[in-house]
Amino acid sequence: MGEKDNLSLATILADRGVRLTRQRRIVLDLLDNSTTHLNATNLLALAREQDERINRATVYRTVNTLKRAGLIDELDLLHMEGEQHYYERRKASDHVHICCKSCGRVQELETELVAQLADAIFKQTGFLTSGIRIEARAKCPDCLATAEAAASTGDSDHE
Amino acid sequence: MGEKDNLSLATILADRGVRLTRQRRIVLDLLDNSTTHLNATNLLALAREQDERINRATVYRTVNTLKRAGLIDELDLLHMEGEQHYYERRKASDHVHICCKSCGRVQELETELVAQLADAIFKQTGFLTSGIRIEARAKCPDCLATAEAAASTGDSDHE
DNA sequence: CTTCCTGCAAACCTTTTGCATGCCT
DNA sequence: AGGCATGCAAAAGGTTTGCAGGAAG
Repeated sequence: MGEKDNLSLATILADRGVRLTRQRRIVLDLLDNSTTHLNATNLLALAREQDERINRATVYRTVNTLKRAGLIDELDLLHMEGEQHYYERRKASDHVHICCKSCGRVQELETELVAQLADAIFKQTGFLTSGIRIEARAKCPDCLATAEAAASTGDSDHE
Repeated sequence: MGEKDNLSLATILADRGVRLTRQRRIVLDLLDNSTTHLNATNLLALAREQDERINRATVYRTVNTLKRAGLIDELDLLHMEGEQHYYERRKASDHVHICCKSCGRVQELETELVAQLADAIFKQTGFLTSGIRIEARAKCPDCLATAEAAASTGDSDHE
């Protein structure tokens, strides 16, 4: 497991006999190379920088293909910026998404606790897990510092 | 922490000086007493059994009030049945939601791993967590048994 | 009596779909 | 050449909002 992590989505799809169009290649590349989590709107905007003509429907259709193929996962990052869904390449193991409720920054964390969780789920409920989505609402170090500074000047730290 | 778990939502809101209308009481009671996870559609339908006149907008507005007050949490149960959001009373500690991808059954699990996760997040990233949403895609024991039976008769177990 | 909530309807936002055309293999 | 993907526009699904009237404190 995980030996294909460095293959591009395009390569993987080609191997599976999926037709690769100009539009799909653009979206796949974006998902391969993005460092942030992209939603459909972002994807469309970025894709249009490369091809003015590309349509919203194509972005959604491509993303759905990838979801069904198990190559990307869908997140909502706790709806901190609206109702859109975010997409990321599926990695070898599930990880935690930590969202700063003050500045919106999203940090990822890999920890063996996730695997332990899957084990505990099976042992305690009999449910066999095939994927876990974990999203934490949090305050990032920077925003914590800011809040502390504000507190020491008498301001209250409202959620 | 947790000493108010047995107070009704209505009581808590009243304590906070929130106006309690007939409509709100109905929605609050439903959220207090439901054993399953309710979405806006369910809530509206159930509320209408008690008061034919109650409107969708009122349900949404009540739910939003509760969300902002931190009294309920919003889930999407991995979008296994559409894009609606589900609501549940916030409990003393976060727990895991396990969704059977075959039959749709949702099981909850409390485990100290969740608190460990929050600790690990803080120690390893400096993000201070105030709530974690965990949703696992899984197969429940019944559906596992069914799949096994099917497999032994030659059927394949397709995701 | 005032404030805030409600119902209604329309708007809004995100995602999906039907259809005619165009492109990949 | 054939089949599948695309663009377009319209529809669908879910949630929010403006406004006039009504109920709660």
